[in-house]
Amino acid sequence: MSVGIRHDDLRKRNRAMVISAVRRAGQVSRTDIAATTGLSHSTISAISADLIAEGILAEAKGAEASTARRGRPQVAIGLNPEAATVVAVVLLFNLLSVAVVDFSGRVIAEERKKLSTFDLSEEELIGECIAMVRRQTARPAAAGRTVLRVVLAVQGTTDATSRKMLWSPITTHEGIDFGGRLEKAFGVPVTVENDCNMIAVALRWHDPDRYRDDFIAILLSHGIGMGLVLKGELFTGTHSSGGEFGHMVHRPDGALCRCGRRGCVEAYAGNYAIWRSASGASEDEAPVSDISADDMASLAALARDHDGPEREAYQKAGEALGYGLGSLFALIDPAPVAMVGIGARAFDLIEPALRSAIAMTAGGQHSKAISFATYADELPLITLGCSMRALTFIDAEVLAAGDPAASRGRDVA
Amino acid sequence: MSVGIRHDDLRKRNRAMVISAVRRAGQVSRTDIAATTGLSHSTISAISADLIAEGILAEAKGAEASTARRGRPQVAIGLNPEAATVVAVVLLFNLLSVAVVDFSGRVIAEERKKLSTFDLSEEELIGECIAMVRRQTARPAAAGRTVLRVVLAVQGTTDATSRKMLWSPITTHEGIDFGGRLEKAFGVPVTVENDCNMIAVALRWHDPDRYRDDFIAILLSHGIGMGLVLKGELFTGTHSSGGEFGHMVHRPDGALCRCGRRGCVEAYAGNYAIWRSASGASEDEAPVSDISADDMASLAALARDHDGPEREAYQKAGEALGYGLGSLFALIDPAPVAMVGIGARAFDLIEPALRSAIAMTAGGQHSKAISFATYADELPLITLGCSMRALTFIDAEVLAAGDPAASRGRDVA
DNA sequence: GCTCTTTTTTTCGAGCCTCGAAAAATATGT
DNA sequence: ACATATTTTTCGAGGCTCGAAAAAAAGAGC
Repeated sequence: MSVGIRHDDLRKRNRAMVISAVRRAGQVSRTDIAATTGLSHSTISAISADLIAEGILAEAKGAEASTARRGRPQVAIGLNPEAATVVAVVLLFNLLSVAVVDFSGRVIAEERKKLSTFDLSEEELIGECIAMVRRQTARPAAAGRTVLRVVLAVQGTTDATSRKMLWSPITTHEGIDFGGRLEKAFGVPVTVENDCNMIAVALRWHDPDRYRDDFIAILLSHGIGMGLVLKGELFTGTHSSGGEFGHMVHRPDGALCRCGRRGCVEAYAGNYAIWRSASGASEDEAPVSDISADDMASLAALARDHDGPEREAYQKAGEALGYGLGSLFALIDPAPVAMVGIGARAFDLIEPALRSAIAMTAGGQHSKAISFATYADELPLITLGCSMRALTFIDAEVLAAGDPAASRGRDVA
Repeated sequence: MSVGIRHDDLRKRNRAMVISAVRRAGQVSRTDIAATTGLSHSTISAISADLIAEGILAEAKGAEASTARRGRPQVAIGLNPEAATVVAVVLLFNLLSVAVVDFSGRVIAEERKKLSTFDLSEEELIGECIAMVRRQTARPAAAGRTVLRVVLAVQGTTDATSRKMLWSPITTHEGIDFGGRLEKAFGVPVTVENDCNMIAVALRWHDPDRYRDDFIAILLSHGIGMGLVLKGELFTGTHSSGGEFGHMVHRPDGALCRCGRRGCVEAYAGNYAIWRSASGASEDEAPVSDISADDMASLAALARDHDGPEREAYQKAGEALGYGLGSLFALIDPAPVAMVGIGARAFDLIEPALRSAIAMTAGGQHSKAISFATYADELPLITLGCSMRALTFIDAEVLAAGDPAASRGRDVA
């Protein structure tokens, strides 16, 4: 059962609330914080004085005299960028990316590199990650900073404790303990997250007006992934990493999916499925392992140019996505959808069939109210999501505790 | 954003925690409460003294000398049955039921009655509910008790604030404001809940070992409903009452559903669908409005007796449920399933096809781990769910506040 | 039957925390 | 300059939880 509230938890929670209010607003006055948190001015004053003394927050000296009003002017408080540093690692198919991020969320060092994930051994995959993190944290811009946390995003499923990558399409190896290995290498907490979940986290920070309490991020790529936020919280399974939207059943006993089963949404809407369908191959044909962005772009161009098998393939994809979303919206309330990744570049080809399919479902009752936005590039979003995940964790767990020892990270370089 | 914790919230929350610990355990000692809540003995002592003084809890005088151990014996604390009274109203197709329940959850007055819901006007439906509640709260057993809350369960969808019944298969009237009307009549808070959600709530209290943090209740009746508990909380939509499992899409453009669309799970697994299929009618044929329990029993008997269209109809139902659950389990982690209602009596006919269908899906990876239990009768569960919903609300909101005025209910008779 | 041991429950003072009111600080308007 | 307006800090009061110690209430041993 949920545990009682100890007296000392009180301060910790309220400190966390203040930090979170500042992170969300960027620059806020104490008065504003008091208003959003519902705490009294005196409490906010005391807490923010502590946080400033500890170097977590800082008063803005830049004093951009906002609206010249009467009375004592508000003093803007912001995050102290040097309070902590985190690292976002993104490991995708044939691509590794690392970003070192300061406490305010600014990227201070970054690298990305192509590699053949499928040909690398488990040790090599781990080694590449560790090496790139060391390389970037050692750069002058990041020198002297101590990293407090590392978040690694991967395609595929992770375990409930966010320590292992259970399965991923980028490699044949299973159950790689990235969390444990990276923690051992760096001496700071490391979590492994699903790429689509990080996209969802990122969207909230990227566009809080549109992506507030309930929304859906769908990654249209070689496979189909989903990140779901419900009631303001990332929706993940209790045991695994969460919603395998791509493997909901579109047509029982239908097209062959990469997962070996039949009729999954992905088996109609994944890049390989669109390619297979456009090339006139049988739905029983085994999926190809990869299709370049250029090839997909050419395919989309053909589909836009004339009515033919290419256009039909995109329509089938739209239909599968529409029925899938319809079934999803039978379970949850309709919400804004973000289409992310290469497939989103061809969303114009997908949308009509998607909309008419969703209109045929119970979930699509208000299908006109469901709005779609597209984001062609997933990597920046995944990186942003990892950074914010790491930072908000530090906000809540490390800095809110107010234990100076805990905020002393390690020099991971 | 979530609001800060005021100092006076502390006591309220911890009081709520103590009450909830006692409700769950039935009879517990202060030491046990301290252990489960994590609060200190002194705090528990102070809080329980208050609660006993306020007549919310009571020391068990019965003193069934548990295990004769050394040391001062534990004093068992339990709920004081007379601390509050609530009413559970269940309005189903052609059936109305009312139960008056004391603070410990015991039913002290009960009535159920057949009526033709489809033929009644909106006013008559509301009137029947009010009349039966008045009748039962006026009975000697419940006399003198003051009711603190009423919870009404209905089939169909409710609004986000649990005040209105938006749509229900039991009547043609839409948007009936049961919440408002009953509150006006009785002068105490009234909420309107979905029947399947109440079944889910009930199962947690009925068998906490099996139905703990994650499980699914599926109502197999004329239609198909679902109640879902994830991470210990009832899963409901932000706007409507929640998971319309029965209207997930099983076969795009498939059999005609009661909702007017095509291919829903319900259009294969609802009573009317099984009946239609068994009678050899076309999938395009409009669903009949009701089938008696006896007729369904005869149908099941025929199906058990020999291989024919009846048996095949149940197989189709199993297949639809299996693929539906497979898609659901793609989104959430596999969890125990409770099959409730008339359809559960024929689960032996449904299960084989259900299991082979679910095994074809991604969600069914560990299909052997998914266990099914059946409950032939839904009404007792719905009533229990309503009672517990009302009582736990009172625990958390009314009694935890410690405001004597708030705990003075109204005599609704 | 008396004392010792063990376990539960209560009591009591210390230490925090938040709050409201008042004071201090720091602007603008006139 | 002085009045006004607004933000921020200060300060004492009241409450809450905690740990330690005391009190209560049994069984165990002789």
